[in-house]
Amino acid sequence: MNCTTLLRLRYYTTYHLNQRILQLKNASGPTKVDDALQLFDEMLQRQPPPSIFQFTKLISVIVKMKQYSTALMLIKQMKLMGIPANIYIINISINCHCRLNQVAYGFTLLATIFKQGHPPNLATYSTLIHGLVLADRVFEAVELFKKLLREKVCEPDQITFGIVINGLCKVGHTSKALELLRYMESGSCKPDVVQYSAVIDSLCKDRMVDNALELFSHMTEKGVLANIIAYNALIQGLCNFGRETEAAKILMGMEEKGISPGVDTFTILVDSFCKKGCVKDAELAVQAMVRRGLHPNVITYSALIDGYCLRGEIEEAENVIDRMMEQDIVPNIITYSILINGYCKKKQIDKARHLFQEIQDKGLIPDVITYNIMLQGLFLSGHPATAIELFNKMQETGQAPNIYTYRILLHGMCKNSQCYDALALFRSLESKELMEDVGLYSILIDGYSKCGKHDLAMDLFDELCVKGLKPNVRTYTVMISVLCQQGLLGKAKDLLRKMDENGCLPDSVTYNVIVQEFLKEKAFQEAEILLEEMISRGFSTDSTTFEMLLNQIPSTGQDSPMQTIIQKLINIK
DNA sequence: TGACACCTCA
Repeated sequence: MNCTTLLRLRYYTTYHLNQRILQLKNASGPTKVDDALQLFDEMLQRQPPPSIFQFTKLISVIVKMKQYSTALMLIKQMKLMGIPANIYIINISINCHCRLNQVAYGFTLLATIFKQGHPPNLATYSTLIHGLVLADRVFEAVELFKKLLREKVCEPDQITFGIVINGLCKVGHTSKALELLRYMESGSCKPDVVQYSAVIDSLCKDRMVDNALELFSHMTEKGVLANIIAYNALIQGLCNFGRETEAAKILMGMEEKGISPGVDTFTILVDSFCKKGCVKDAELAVQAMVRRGLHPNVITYSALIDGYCLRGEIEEAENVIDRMMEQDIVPNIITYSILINGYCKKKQIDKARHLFQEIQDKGLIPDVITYNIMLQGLFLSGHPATAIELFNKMQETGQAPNIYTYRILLHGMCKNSQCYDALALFRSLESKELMEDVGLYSILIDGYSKCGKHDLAMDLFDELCVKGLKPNVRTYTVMISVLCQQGLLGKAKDLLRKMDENGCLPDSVTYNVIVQEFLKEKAFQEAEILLEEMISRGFSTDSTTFEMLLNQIPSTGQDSPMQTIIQKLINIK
């Protein structure tokens, strides 16, 4: 064999190998990891061994599959075979350790490579910063980032900035993220649509949708073209605050700009309309997407089913399943869970149980949420014994109960006059997460107070405080109600003030509970103060409170403050 | 895409 032939052969095998790695990268299926491992073994045995580039590529594929321990093992094997690591391999290695919650080890590697004379590059630092973010150590991530800038270690790129911006958004420091975005604008590494979208999304989650809209137009003015991700974030943000009409306008606006909304964009709208109870509008959105040649998927239809169920229109929900079948869209466990939930809420427990069985016969495996839905349904329909049976069965089938399961269980038991059993079950729990769950405490306090055991309810409240747990709105509301039932209105009011001081704002339920009690006691002045306060905080009365107020008109006279309050309430409604 | 606990019982 002459030299040219040898080169050609080498070129051919390299090309062939690259093709196989590429195929693997785009493959999907259960054997993907095994195939990758097999290829790796094959590569190790080759003589001469393939280049480090190919090993790097293959290991990257494995990292993309989130098989971090495997990737690390392979890197170790390469080392044993005498294939020297390069900075790429080292960076991959650091990344894997970070993903496995071992940032500290990542930093150890950094020290090692320094010693070995491999200079770390920007990717090394970005990986470590990302590692800190993943470990919720965002503050340290920012510090490291600042250090890079300050000491001019290397020039951060969009990826580095993106990691830090995402980290800041993740911990709710959106304004800091925004600052960093401005900093980028002023420097040479300009932000692109990805960094803008992250901040837009974060602003939406902070309820600052208008600021998000502003940033969106600012981005456009800067000449950065919005993509579908930015639009979806904005549309989702608007929908979350009931601004579906604006969201729909944005959607149409994006089409005018030549960016086609996707199935998921429309699905955000469909879901939002459904949650609002406007299934008609949701159906219109479905029609609009179909007109554009987009096919609603299982998520879209599941949202619709939920919408119909929420309105109690079970038959319509069932029809959606048929519509899906006609289009060969296979309902999944979530779709069925939503429908089962619909049945349960309508107390059609037999239908729920039937469907629950039917899907299992089809081979679908109910998950925790499906079981939770069924449990709640059984309790609601007055079948506590069957519920307990199912609770045992779910554990036998390997579905571990979660915190929701226990809340449903304890609540169901209390409602079915099994308070003592509920407490006994609670006492038998061994997980810290469950023992320290204020939700479970609230349920038990509520349960005990409703069966007249006020002193036990109070004891439980003291217990959770002694444990150092923070009561939430519901806990406080339940306790306020307990105090009122014992005629301790003054103490109830003290607790209302105390929750405020503890940074737990009362909600409309809290106010309605306490106002009603004051009205019952004809303590109108107190009631007035609280009503003014609740109105100023943007809450309104429920129908019962409002009716009670109207009944006071004859006894309070024409120009009483109560009249003014009633007028205000009418204006709100 | 799906699940939980606070009010309204005359």
